[in-house]
Amino acid sequence: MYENLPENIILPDLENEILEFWKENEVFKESIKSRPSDNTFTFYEGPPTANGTPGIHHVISRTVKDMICRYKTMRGFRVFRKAGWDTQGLPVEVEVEKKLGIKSKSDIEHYGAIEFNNACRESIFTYLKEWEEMTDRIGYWIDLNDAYVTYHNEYIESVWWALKKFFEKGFIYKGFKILPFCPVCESPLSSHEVAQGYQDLKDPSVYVKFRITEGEFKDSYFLVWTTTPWTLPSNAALAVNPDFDYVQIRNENDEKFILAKERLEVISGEYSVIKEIRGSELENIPYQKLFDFFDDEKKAFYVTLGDFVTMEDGTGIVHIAPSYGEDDYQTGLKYDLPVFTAVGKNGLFTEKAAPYSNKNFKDADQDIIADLKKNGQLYRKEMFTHSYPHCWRHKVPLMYFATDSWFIRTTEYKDKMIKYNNEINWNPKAIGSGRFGKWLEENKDWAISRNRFWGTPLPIWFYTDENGKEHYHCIGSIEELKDMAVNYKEVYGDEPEMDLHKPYIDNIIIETKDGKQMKRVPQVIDCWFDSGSMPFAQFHYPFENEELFRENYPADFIAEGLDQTRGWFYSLHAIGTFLFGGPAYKNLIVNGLILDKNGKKMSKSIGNVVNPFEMIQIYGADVLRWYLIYSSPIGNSKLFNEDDLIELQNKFFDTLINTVRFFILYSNLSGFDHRKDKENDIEERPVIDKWIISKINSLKKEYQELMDEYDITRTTRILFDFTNDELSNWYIRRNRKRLRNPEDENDRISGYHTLHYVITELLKMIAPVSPFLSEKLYMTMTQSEDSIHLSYLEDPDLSVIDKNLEEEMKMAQNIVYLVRSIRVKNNLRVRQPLRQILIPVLNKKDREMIENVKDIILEEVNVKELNLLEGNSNIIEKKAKPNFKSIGPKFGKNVKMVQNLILNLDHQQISEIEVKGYIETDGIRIQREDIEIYTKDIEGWILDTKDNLTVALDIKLDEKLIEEGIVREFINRVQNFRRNNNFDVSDRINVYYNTSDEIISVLKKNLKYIKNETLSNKIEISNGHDHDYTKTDINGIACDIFIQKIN
RNA sequence: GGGUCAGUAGCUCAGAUGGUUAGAGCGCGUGCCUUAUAAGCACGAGGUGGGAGGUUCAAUUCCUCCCUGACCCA
Repeated sequence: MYENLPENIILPDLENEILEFWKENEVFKESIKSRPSDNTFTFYEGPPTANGTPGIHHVISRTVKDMICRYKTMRGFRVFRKAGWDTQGLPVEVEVEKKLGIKSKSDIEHYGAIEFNNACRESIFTYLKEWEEMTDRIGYWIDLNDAYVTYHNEYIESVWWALKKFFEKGFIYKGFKILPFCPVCESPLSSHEVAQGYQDLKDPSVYVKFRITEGEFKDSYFLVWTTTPWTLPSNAALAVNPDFDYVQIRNENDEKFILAKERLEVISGEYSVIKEIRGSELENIPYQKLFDFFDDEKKAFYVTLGDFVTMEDGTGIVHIAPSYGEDDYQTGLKYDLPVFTAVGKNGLFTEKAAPYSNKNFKDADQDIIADLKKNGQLYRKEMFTHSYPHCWRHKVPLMYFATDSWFIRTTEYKDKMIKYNNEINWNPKAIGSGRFGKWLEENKDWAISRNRFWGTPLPIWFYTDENGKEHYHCIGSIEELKDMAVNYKEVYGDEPEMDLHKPYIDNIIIETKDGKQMKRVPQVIDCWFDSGSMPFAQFHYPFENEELFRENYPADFIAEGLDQTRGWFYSLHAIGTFLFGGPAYKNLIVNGLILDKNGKKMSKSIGNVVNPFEMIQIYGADVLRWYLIYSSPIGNSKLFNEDDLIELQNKFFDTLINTVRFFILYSNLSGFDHRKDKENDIEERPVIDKWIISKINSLKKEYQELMDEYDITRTTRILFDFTNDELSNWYIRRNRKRLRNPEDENDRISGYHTLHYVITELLKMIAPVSPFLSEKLYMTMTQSEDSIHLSYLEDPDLSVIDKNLEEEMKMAQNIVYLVRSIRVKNNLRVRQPLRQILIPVLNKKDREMIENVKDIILEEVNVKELNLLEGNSNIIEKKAKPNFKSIGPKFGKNVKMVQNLILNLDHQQISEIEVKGYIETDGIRIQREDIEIYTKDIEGWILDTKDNLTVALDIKLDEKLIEEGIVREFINRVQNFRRNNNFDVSDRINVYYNTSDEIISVLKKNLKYIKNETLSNKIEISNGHDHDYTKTDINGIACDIFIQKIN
């Protein structure tokens, strides 16, 4: 006996039971152990930070990861699934700052670096429980007990090893560069961090007047455009493009301006041009400084030349503040300009710029503009919105700031990164070549240092020699640190567990062989370097686990969201390319963002955030997982719509459950047991069985091909379609009667074994995506407690795939649809049997195909006979359509004319083509392949056509057909009664009825058949009022029925 | 300003290596089928395939430009 499924399956409850089962039986562990250790599939987990709650976007990438890993396991691979946690860096510090109410870096120093780092360490796993719960609940199998943690000493040591490799090769250097700088972090950000944080910003756009103090243009004004008024107090020079023309003009107010000729459009009102000047001629012209904040330590406040000045917007004259822009900085170096710094690293104006001191740089814009206006130095002010980089954590606008920073010379091996990237199988493809590929081509050195606290300390020590030159040493292991430190014991004592973080590590002094004492540089490193080091650092390689690492490098597969393109995908690639000379991962799936159903980004402030726990509680993880993969291509943005979850549940999951339920119901009724009933040869089974067996193997083939290409959305779609269209709506519906009432033993065994085989194979393919329900159904089907996830997904059996048969069935289905369509249009209900179907066949192949599936068609549409009509029959009228693929290239411009010829071919001419293979008309030779032949009409028949298939239906009724129709109507009424009164399928009944004499006589003639179909003992006419009759009608004639269950 | 992707029915998505009748689901209307199904089937309403040019016998598909949106970058 197969265990009955519960009446009402509540998926979330079922899932919790399965979770229990997995836990008790350690199925996850077994799924690894049971696979050979020499057949590994390597997966890397991109580490999340558990100091925030998990969201729906985490569910999608975890589903993708789990799905592939489960699939590979079922294909026989051993898939290690080591979890990981990203525990350092700004994300952590920011959360702690919020909690402690800390607003700036100096607050942290005040609070105490030790205490602050301790707070960070404590906060890392604030939401660990939620993360573990989500991970567990959605069925994401990953070893959380053996997770790598980026702040652990072993991990840090491996990272140090990697850094030293870069250092030894000369690929780490200290530079002074203009970098995007977060005033709250007080730290520069790397390019991929900047990439995270673009936001729209409304900024002023001001035109400022700089008065010329000497020479020919004395008292004219340079008209200068800037979008960063806050840099004006730090102005040191102006710049023009030497190769463009500038003009001196006079406006309505008799003011004289100089600006680029091409930019005259910015002048409002009337003006006249006084003189044209080449940009290069303006060099060195001095002007009156706007503010008087800085002493003239060096020569400043004159015009410089620069190619970077464009004519696209502004006035063709830009102001130069060497502290706050790359071009400005370079100009400063070239002209030896003073570096004025009115705004400090904390984003606040210094005391030098007294009126604005302690104001935030952005906030001061308006004050500065007001002052300029007051002093008559403002020409015009506008506001405009542009996307501007913000700190990805603090959401504040970044400053570009000249900063001391450490870099990895990634540009040095950019070509290799590009080369190895081409070996990676990106899904979707376009990201690899486009977004990521283009990014690699424009690679910039990786700004790796952070002026922060909670991170892997940059293991570089230095001393300054007598000439003021700095010398560096990079530490690559704890052992080396112990060896070289002069004060290791003072700092760390004898305890084995030292804290490698700041500020302890800062106290370590190392000594070189020639006796120089060195101090550590103050910085920590970009946490993206941490996560990008996970392939080796998770194993503490190279200090341990050499073999484990070798076996698991590179990754066969990784998956994360689109936002990781320049984050983790890059850091893995940059580090892997350098250290190991090859790509760090071979295949990856990138999932798109999840937006709300209106295409808006989910955000707490709008309140459109979907809570994954809520969705799981209502619909279950299986439905959610399936939805996330199925509903749109994985790389696209996903518009999350709860209604679609309901639809999926109804259409796919309920269908699947009921398919199994059906199998159980009838197997148990007929005493079938797949283990006891001997399986017969597929050859001996009916056509429809062979067909579904062929179909499921074709499906397996396609499924495996798609999965091996990581095309996961399409795999879920073909599974969905098969389950609904082929299995449920065709195979099972077609076989309902047969399975209830098999012809003979062979028929019975064929049917049940076929269905059992198809369902279990289907479940195995569903299992990676929706692991819970498939588990439950699989156990039911196998009458065992063997987990589906430990089973093997074998190769398809190609020998049972019969494409001809599949095509035949397709043909049968098309014929059935056409017949149904004709019935509806002519108001002929399906219960009324009809005499015959007539199908014109124009070739031998169609004839054979239809013959093979004739019985299926007839039964499905309730027609007695199916006859084929030869193409040369004289009651057929044939027509032809042009085949453009053939005539297009052949006739070119004349194609329209040929089209008309073909459309006008008559029956005779078409027959001639069929016989001779061609026909000549109007001097044009039309060949067989130039036309498609179809039947336009059959004399005296009703017909319908779809594509090239024509079906005619004989709708004339004779007495016998009418009688049969009446019988079937009557049976239908009885069955309706049974169902409405919740009788059991196998309950025997007595039927009492009253109706017209005509119908009574018809029913009496067919009593045996009716009894058999309805499981009736007695069928009696009763004209009294002895029962509570149900009033119905048959073909418009009243028919009262009462049915009694026999106990 | 540049790059990538997308724009097909009210909504979510297919498909077409260029071939003349562009499909499905949801939703809507009508009818039907069924003791496995909250399912299914048929019919109907619903589309200038974002817009404008170009190449071609033929463009929704290829090319150019533009518009809109998302993401990425300067």
